Amino acid sequence: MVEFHVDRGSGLPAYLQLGRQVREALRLGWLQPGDRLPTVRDVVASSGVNANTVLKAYRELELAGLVEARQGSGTFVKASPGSAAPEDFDPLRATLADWVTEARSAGLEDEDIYALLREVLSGGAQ
Amino acid sequence: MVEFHVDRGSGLPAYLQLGRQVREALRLGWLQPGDRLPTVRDVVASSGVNANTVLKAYRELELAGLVEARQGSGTFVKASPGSAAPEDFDPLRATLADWVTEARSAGLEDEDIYALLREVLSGGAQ
DNA sequence: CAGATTGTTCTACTAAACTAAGACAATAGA
DNA sequence: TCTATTGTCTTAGTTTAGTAGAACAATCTG
Repeated sequence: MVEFHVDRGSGLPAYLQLGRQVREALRLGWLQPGDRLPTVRDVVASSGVNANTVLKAYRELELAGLVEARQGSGTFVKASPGSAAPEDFDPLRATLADWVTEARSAGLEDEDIYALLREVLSGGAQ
Repeated sequence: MVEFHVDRGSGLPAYLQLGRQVREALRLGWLQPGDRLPTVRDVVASSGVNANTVLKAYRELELAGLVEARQGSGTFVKASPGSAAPEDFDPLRATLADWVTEARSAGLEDEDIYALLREVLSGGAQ
């Protein structure tokens, strides 16, 4: 079961935060085809956002072909973005964890780490 | 000189995108204390956003103590967030670049990589 | 079938983000 | 001093995000 966490005041619209969390859970294999997402009312109760906001997030995921809403029964995972299998992540995750440890002991904060990754992914200094 | 790039339709408010880009440039050492940010009118011309939006971004940076606005002269970097020196990044950047190469050859997309990093930074599976 | 659960729709409203265009004020440089 | 540049403010408007509460429709369960 996925637990949503909406950070009001982060500036990012709530429906985008929800969508991103689902996509991320899909990529990491926490959610797999066939799994059921929390009901709209569950999310409302646990995160405090409005039902229409949750619905908007789910509708965008459905439009992207990632989930399927079945009235009366729930919203279910239909497919997963990304082609890599989550099992392939394990060795990479271990290496990355080591690197993070090293970076942190060098004094880097999380924001530094994100900035560095974004720099590397976008192809170095630009 | 920093070049701003505002992505309309990403959902993230323009003023937040601008602020994030400045903060990131500061962390990576692309901007250092004393440097001048692009003028409000420059940003308006290059990014297409409204002057008030740019002003809002700059004002938040000033409120955070990162920059200083001097009327008639420009907006200047005052301090840098983060404690690590940008030179300390170099060896870490190299290691990270290697890891990214490996991850990509394993079939991971950029979104997979971001998700994996966020997972590791937040302390493993949650 | 009956009742609960689920997604869905509707209307009305508030607040925030953003645009538009103009004017003002302090500074730097010729 | 004069002029261009720069940050700043004002007013007015549009669009989007989000809230609120109620109702409807399909599905599952007993």
